Amino acid sequence: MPKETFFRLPKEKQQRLIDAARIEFSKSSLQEASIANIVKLADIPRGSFYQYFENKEDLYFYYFENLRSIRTQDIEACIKEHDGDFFIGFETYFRQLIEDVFTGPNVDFYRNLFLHIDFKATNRFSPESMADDKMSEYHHQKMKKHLTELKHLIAAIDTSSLNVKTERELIMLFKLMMSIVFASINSGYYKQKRGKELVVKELIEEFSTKINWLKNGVYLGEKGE
Amino acid sequence: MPKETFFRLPKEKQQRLIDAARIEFSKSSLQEASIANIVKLADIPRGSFYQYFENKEDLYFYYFENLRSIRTQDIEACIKEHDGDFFIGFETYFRQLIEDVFTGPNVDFYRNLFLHIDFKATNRFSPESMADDKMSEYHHQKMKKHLTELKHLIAAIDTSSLNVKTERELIMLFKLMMSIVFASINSGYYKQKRGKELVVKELIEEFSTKINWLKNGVYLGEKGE
DNA sequence: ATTATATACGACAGCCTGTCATATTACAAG
DNA sequence: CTTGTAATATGACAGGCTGTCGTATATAAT
Repeated sequence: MPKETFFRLPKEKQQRLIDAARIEFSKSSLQEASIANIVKLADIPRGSFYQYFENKEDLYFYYFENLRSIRTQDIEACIKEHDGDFFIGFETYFRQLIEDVFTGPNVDFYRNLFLHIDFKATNRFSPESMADDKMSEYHHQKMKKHLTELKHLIAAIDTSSLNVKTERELIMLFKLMMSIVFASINSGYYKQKRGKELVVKELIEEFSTKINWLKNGVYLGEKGE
Repeated sequence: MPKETFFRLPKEKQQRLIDAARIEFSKSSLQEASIANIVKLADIPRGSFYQYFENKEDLYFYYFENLRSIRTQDIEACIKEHDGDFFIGFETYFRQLIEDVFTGPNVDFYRNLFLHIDFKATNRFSPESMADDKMSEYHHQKMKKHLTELKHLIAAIDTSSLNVKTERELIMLFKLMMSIVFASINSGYYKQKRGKELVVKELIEEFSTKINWLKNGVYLGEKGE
């Protein structure tokens, strides 16, 4: 999280930093990017950077959360839009997400994000637990917020026609779905590039196939419990 | 891939490097680890390191592939063991994998691996495609080998009772399964630690639940096509 | 013995991070 | 308007790390 000082800065200076972040993190992954480059791009002295942010990651996730294309609330909205239908809701969400990720104004940023993000960071999207010891107070708060949002989302799901017995299972199902979403996006970056639209179309089809498996089962024949 | 020189080295010296890799990569993630540390541990001059390996990653993946706990062949064996049953085969595989990862001699290495590996590197387990331009000849070969192994594995699956129409869909299903495996392992690192055995037990149960969803569908009631 | 080839070695250029002492500005209180 | 305090700005710097390169040494072949 940016420090107080950053938010007290004139908007124009803040924007310079955000622009620099976009440029640098579109060109390089979080790992490859350097503060040296960012301060050069934003034309601020190196010392100042550390007055605004803890480190590279701090700026990165601030930038990322400002785009906020992966929001629990968005998923929740999609599910509510379809009367609590978990699967239809998620397909709707996936369609808009994939569109943004592959054809929106931040394609390059997303490319680096999804190719290089590690599993641990995945928890910034769907929090696993609060068990991590070395977590800053800020992160602790963030996690708490995420968990609240998650509970909220969970509550919006109509479970009457789902084979899900407990809330714990429902959360498992949600996380399973999220991992399918991430894997699906990722596979998009490896498709032969005949044009973004085709890739998007193919991804949506494949996602549907997967969701259908999950909905109705991969086994043929009668459903037995 | 290590350079020729490395393989011509006396076994003892090779071992020193492998040991150093284990120590360093158990203490730090690939990202945090440093060659400086490794050469200090192995007691070889820095210059020599570059005579044996391209870089840090080179040693890392050499070490990793020497453990080889995640092998297409292992999965194939498990599936064959159960007469081509994809799901039973995978559950068997998962059980032995999770055991190795959480209680085997390389727990710390695996911890860093699974928490910090990025999605792109995931392709070293289940290759996505050959489309990556900036791929070395070596990697190209590796990918080809992986793909061959994958085809082989795919052929061992009995699809007669699966709702899978094409080979392409079968590969999709396999990859879906792999992403569930990774996500499952990962979630293990966030569980309250009441002891490894309990975590392993819980993970296996959760994996079963997920597989059951995938087998029979999350939707209740009659199965419709 | 001589020469070519493979290996060993550590100094070094170049890059990066996070900090710190110092300079500058903003602002409140007298 | 002046003075003191807190906030902000700034770039030099210590300490690390990577990959390379010139030189030294060993090995083998003739």
